[in-house]
Amino acid sequence: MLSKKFAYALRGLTYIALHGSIEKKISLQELSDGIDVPHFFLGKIMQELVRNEIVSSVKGPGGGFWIEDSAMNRSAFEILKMIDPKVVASNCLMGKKNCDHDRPCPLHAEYVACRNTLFDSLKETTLFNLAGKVEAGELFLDEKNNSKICTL
Amino acid sequence: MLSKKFAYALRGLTYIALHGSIEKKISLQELSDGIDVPHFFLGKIMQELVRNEIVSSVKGPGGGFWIEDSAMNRSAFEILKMIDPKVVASNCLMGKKNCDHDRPCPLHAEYVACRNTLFDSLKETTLFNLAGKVEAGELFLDEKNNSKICTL
DNA sequence: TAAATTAAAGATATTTATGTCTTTAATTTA
DNA sequence: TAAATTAAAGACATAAATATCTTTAATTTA
Repeated sequence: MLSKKFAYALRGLTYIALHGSIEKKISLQELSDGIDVPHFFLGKIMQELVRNEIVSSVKGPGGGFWIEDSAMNRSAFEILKMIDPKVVASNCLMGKKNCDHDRPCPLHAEYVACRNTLFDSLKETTLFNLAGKVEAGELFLDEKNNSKICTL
Repeated sequence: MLSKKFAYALRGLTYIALHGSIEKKISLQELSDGIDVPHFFLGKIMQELVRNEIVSSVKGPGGGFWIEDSAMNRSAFEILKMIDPKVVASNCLMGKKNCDHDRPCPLHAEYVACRNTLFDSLKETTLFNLAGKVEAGELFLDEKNNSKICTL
């Protein structure tokens, strides 16, 4: 796991992408229950995603969160940079100050290769993809029941 | 970076592997100066490595740390498991409780592939390798000077 | 043996990440 | 318009990681 913030953000976004829409907004209550994440902490994360226009929200009765179609193609990598910029920045396993191709630490090549592979995957994975994979039924977000139907 | 502890451990071990021996023990003072890491924090990390028999030490004047030949083939992965077991254990990017091949999260395959690649590299990299790479002169540990000769 | 040196151990402090609670603002509904 | 509902914002609390300091134990040297 890179951080809880990022993990919760991905779970929350997937839930909203899957179950929400402009007609069916997802309240923070439903969301934190649905993905089993601390209510208020998730609230803070959602605020950040709203500020960054990944998620839309309205207050008041019937209010909640949803994702506009235009935001459904934002990538998991964009979310990571937004939520956890330090993780993306810290590019040396050995904590060397300026670790790069020209003056690499002894593990530079291996670590860069690994990170690039992951980051490329995250760049290719959109919110639409995340929801689609869960909907396809082979993938799951939690363990609330044992059925093949994902409770998310 | 996985954690500062692991980063500092790798730097310290590489320094000792490169500059130390039973005849030339490395004091904590020399070590923390040499790799530019907080003295006492590094001390704690070294204690853990000594307890786990990666590093040998003696107290008193002329005392310090060194690595026995038999320990020079311990891998970076062993160090990671020892220093930071949680990092090795936390195997889901989305924080799903039981994320595995049978009930994967939507990013399971990608994340596992990335981690395995890195872990395999770390398993193949011994303390001997780390020192050797630095000694070969293409790789570096710090930026204390600009020469091609690694100050480590 | 006494003094000096060095790592080990333990206590404490600070910072960052994570988690919680309260108040405010926006919106809807009666 | 008043009451209810919900997210936003801000303050606060706790836990984990990182960092520091002090005391103790081992070893060497004079």
